[in-house]
Formats: sequence, structure tokens, C-alpha cells
Amino acid sequence: MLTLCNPITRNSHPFLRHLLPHALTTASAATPPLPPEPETTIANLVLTIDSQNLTLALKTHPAQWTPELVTKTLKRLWNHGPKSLQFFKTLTHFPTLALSAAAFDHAINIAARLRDYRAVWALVAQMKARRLGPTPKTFAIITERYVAAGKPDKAVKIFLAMHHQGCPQDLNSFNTILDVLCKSRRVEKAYSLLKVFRGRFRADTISYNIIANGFCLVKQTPRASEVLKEMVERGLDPTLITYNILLKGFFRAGLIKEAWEFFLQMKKRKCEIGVITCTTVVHGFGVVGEVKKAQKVFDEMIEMGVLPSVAMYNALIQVLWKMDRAREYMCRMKDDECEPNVQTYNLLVRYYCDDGEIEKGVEVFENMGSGNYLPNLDTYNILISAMFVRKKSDDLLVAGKLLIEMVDRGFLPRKFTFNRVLNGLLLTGNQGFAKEILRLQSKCGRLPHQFRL
DNA sequence: GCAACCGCCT
Repeated sequence: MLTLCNPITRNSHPFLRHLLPHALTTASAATPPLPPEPETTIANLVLTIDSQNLTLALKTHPAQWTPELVTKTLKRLWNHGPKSLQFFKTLTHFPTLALSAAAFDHAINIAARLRDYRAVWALVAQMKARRLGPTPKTFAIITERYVAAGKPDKAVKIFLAMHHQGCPQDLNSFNTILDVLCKSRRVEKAYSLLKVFRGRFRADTISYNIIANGFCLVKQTPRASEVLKEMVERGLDPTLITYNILLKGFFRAGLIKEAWEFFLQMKKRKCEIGVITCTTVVHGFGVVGEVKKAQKVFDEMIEMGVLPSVAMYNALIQVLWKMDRAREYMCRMKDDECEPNVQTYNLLVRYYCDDGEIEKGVEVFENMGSGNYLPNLDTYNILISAMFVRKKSDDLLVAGKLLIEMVDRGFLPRKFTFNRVLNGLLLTGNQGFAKEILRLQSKCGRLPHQFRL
């Protein structure tokens, strides 16, 4: 019987080999599963036990309670908000257990995500009582959640009153609230805030960079230019980051010609162009199909003696995939001490599957499980989507197994993913498996209202 | 404290 709380083991995808016998065999098959981490055991305990027995169960649990273990367990329980808060609250009643500011921040983040603001401020009060905070980080988390919940004005008020909570404002926290607003597309509000308080907090280049980036994010790159002009008029010098923001802004707004001109100006004016600038250009050209220009910028960068980064290779692989040269660069990555990361693997899984080479995509996925980079939520989404391409019944069984595995590993599939797999299984006559998936969906709280089996 | 590579698309 399937449960939400199977112990999570690293590197095991045995089912894939059963279901896809034609998948290539890899060395990872021989790797034995590691025992579960202590935070996984505790998380499973919290998920299975009745709330009234939780205190006793945690008290008698043989774990070596450290602040780190508490934080790790909270991370593992990220998708089970109420349970994780209950867990944390129980721990706060253990008199000898030391909790860290990081653990409080994490709990506050979970409560704020649930929009349980009463719990948020109760935790802040406890943090204060224990003299652990609240810290600027705590306020960054809280304000970000308020903005995400559609309450930017409230977030600004909280920022302006944070010194009453024992956490004085400074330029750093000012820049943080500006950034929080800009990253959630509230750049106009951020800009107003800057204009009102720039004297009081002594706004610096970073403050203006944040606003310029905010305008670039909403594709208002000309506004970004104006803001930066104003910055210079106020005697603040732009930095390389300033230029990189504007460069990306041109590409994002589709102003390719302007982007190229700007890049040339940067070179001409002897900016210390590095890998970040070049990655922006390579990616920008790649997106609009200017493959040769992208390749040229990369080659020139190498000639200049600038070391490539993983991000640069990821951009390049994206650009070159259709030219079949991406595989060559995969090999070059390792020579440049750029170990492929989870994003690199996700690209490969995606592109192999797009090309109809599902087995190769699966092979990359299996190698991830045994390597340094475990599959993330994106990986699972990519691979599950790929299982619908060929309209094969076997592929849907794999999709179902992947769904079970991702939940086991603490990822929360979207409702859409559940429904899609469920429908696929029903259409291919896998009623029994579909029922199993439906039970899982119910446990994850992702059940559609009007669903009937 | 600000800049590069990224998912799905209900």
C-alpha cells in the first residue's frame, strides 16, 4: 500500500528499469541506497502521528536535537505547512532545546506562506523573548510574503515600523524592501518609496540598480535608463552590475539592436567585461535565433581569457542544441572545471525528450540520482510531461511511478500534473493504478472538487 | 543588499 511517508532514499529508480527495459543500463544501478537522513525519519514521524501524541513522540525520539536538525526537518516538511508549524511549536515547549534564528525564520516563512499572520507575529514575539531576533532576514521574509499575498502597502508599513520590533532600519534593509517590491513587479511603488526616503537612508548605487532592474523586469527598459541617468546626476557612479542590468533589459524587451550597441559600448569603454555580461549576450542572441553571433561572443570571451561558468555553458547548450554541437560543449564543461548542475541535466532531459529520445532523457535522469545533483521539481515535471509524447501505455505507468517518487522525496506535484497522469492512466485502462494515484493526490491535498472515479 | 543560465503553463 502506498503511503506518503515512505522513507526517502537517495538514488533509487528501480521501477524505471522494470518499465522501460529498453532504457540504457547505467552504473548507478549498482549503488546501494543510503539509510534515510535523521530529518527524513523525523519528518515521516510528524506526518504519520496524531497531533495529540506528537509531543510524547518527539520527546522520546532518540534524535540528537540540534538547531541544524530542526531547520533541516522544517525544510523537509516544507510542503506540509500546518504539520511543520505544529512540529516547531511543540519544540518551542521543550525547555532545554536550543533553537536558532534560522529555524525561527524558517517557521515564520512557512506560517507566512500559509497566510497565518497571527502565527507569524507570535513567532516573532518568541524570537524576541529568546533574544534571537527578529533580524533583517526575518523582516525580508515577512515583507516578501506580504507582497506575494498582494499586500505591498502592508509590507512597506512593516518595514517602516521594524525598529519598534528591535531591528533598526538601515540602507541594507531599505534596499531589501525595494528589491522585494521590484521582484514582484511593484516597481512603481518601489520607485516612490525611493524618492521619499532616499535622503533618510542615503540611497546608493545599489538602490538605483534595484529600481532599474525592476523596470527592466517589466520590460520598461527606457524607464530604467532614465532612473540611471538620474542616479548619475545625483553623483552616484554606475558599476558593472548597472550595465549588466541594462544590457539584460534590452534583450528582455526585444531591443536586440540596442543590446548589441550597448555591449559594444561596454567593450569600447573598457568595462571589465566578464562571464556574466557574456552569458547575458549569448543567451540573448540564442533566444532570437542568432546562433552564430552567440557562438562568436563565446569564442571571443575565451580568447580574452575569461573563464566560462556553468551558467554560460547552460546558455550555450540551449543555443546550440539544434546545431548538434551542444554535446561537444558538454565535454568541454568538465575540462573547464564546470561540473554540470541540476539545470544542465534538466536541459538535457528536456532536449532528449523533445527530440523523441525518451530513453536517453531517462538515462540522464537516472544518472542524476547517483550523482551530486538530485532531480528537483523541474526535473520531475519535465520527465512526466515527456511521458505523454508517445501516447504509449507503458510511458504512463512510468509517469505514475515518477509521481509517487517525487512525493516521496518531498516535492508537491501541481494539481494539473496529478490530473494529467490520472486521466492518462484511466484512458489506457490502468484503473487500479489510477486509484492509487488518486489516493496520493488526496493525501497531498491536491484533489479537484468534482472528481469522480 | 543589486546583474548571467531555469520550470510548467490548468
